[in-house]
Amino acid sequence: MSIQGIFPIDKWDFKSESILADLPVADFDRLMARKSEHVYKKGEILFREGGYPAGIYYIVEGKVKKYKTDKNSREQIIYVANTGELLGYHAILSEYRYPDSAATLEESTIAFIPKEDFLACLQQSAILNNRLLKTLSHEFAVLANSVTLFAQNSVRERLALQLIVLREKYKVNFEPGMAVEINMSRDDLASLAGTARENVVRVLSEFKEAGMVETKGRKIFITDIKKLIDLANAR
Amino acid sequence: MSIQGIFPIDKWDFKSESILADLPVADFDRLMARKSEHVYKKGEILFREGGYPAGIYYIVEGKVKKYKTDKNSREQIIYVANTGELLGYHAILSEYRYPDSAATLEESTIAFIPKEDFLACLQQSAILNNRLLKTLSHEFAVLANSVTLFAQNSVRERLALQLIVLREKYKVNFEPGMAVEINMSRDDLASLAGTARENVVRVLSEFKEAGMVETKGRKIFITDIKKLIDLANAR
DNA sequence: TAAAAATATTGATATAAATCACTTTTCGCA
DNA sequence: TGCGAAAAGTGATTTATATCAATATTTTTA
Repeated sequence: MSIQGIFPIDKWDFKSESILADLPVADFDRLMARKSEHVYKKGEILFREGGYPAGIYYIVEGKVKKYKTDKNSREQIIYVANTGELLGYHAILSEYRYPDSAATLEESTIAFIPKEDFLACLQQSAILNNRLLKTLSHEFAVLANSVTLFAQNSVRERLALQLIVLREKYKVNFEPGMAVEINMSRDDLASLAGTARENVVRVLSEFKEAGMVETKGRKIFITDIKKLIDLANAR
Repeated sequence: MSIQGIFPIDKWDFKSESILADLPVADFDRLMARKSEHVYKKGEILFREGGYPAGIYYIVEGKVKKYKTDKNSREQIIYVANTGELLGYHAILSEYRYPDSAATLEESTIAFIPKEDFLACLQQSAILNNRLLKTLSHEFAVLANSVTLFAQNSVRERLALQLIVLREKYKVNFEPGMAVEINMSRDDLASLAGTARENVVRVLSEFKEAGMVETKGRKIFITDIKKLIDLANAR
C-alpha cells in the first residue's frame, strides 16, 4: 500500500512492489514447486550478512527486519519487509553473499525457494525479469532517500519518518481516523532510526505530548498521522 | 577497480560493475546507434530529481555526482560515477521519475541514449538484462552500507571512508605508494560525508596532522591509505 | 597583474545527541 | 498470581558537531 499523496512528492513512498504479483500461473507454480514452508518464532534469523545464499524467502505471512551489524555489534535496520515480499534475491542476483541479515519481527510463515528454482524461473519468465528490474530500481530510490535522511536529519525527524512508514506496514483492517498500533520494541525502533534506545524513549514522549502518538505499556499507537507528517516535512 | 582485500570483508567495495562490459557487439551497436555525444563543462546538470526520464547517459570520459536536494536546498551526494558508467536507468526501469539529480564534477564527455533504444536493447539482450540485475543488486549492497555509515558513524569516519572510495575513482596511472590527488571541493566533500564544510576542513587538517593526507591549496592528496583504512575500521 | 569573486579556514558558541548509571514497569511463565 | 527477566524510562553528564561570524586564501577575469 502506498502513502502517495500524503507527502508533497511521494518522497516517502516506501510501498513494497510485490515482485510475484501478476506472475503467470505457470511461472509461479514452477517457482513454488519445491518450496518448503516453515513457521518461524519472533526473533528467529533467516540468514546472516556475509552468508552464502542457498535460495530466496517468501513471506507468506509476517514481518521481517533486514539489518546490518557493525563491529560494535550495533544493529542497523535497513528495511522492514511485510507479508507478500521476497527476501534474499540480492545475494543471488549479485552472485555474492547476503548484504544484510534477516530476522522475524513477529511469528511468521515463510517459504524457502531453492536458488536453482529461482534462477530457472528467472531464465524463462520475462515478466519475473522485468518485475525484478523494476523492484530493484525502486529499492534504489528508497535507499537513496534513507541515505539522505540519515545524513541530514535529526533523530526527531528520523523517528517521525520511520513511524510514518511503519504505520503503513502495521495497519490492517484500517478505517480512516483510526489509530494504528505499531508493535515494535524501543530497541528496534532505535535501530531503525539510527540512535540509542534512550533517545527513542525521549522523542516518543515528546510526540506523546504533541498528541501524535499514544502508548500503552510497550504498545505504540499512531493517533495523528498528519501532525507526524508535518513534523517530518518541516524545517 | 576494486579495493577488495584491503578491508576485512569487502564491505567498502564500491567498485562500479560496468553494465556494458562484455556486451555482444551487436547489442552494443544497437544501443549506441542513435546516441548523441556532448562535452559538458564542470558543474553542468544532466538531469534533475523528479524529472521525467528521456533516456540514459553513458560517461565516455569524466565524473558525475548523483545527489539529492532537500527542502533547505542542502545537497547530499549519493554516489560519484566514473568513466564507463551508465546513468539514469533507475528512472526508466522503475517506470518513474529520476530519484536523484546528476551533475558533472569535471569536464566530461557524455553520450545520451534515447529511452526507446535502451528498452529495445533490453528486450533483446539477455546479457544486458542479467548485467542490470547484477549491478542493481550490487548497488543495493553499497547503499545499505551507506545507510549504516550515516546512521552510525562519526563525521571523521564518514569522511575517511569517502576519501578511501574517492581515491579509487581518482587514481590514474597509479603506482604503489604513490599519492592520489582527489580533485573535489570542500563543499562537495561535505555533501558526500553528510556534514558542513567547516567540519570537513577541520577533520581534513586532523588527517593532515596524522600524516594521512596532504593538501596544496585546494588539492587533496591521499598519502597514507593504510592509516585512513585503519581509522575507518577502528572503534 | 590587480581587483573581484569564489572558496577555504579559523575560532567561539550553541545544541543535539551519545553515554552512563540507575530505577521502574511490563510481561511471560513457573 | 506473583516472581524474575527483559524491556522501558529517567536524570545527569559528556561529547560531537552544527552554526555563526569573521578572516584569509586561491582562482578567475577584466
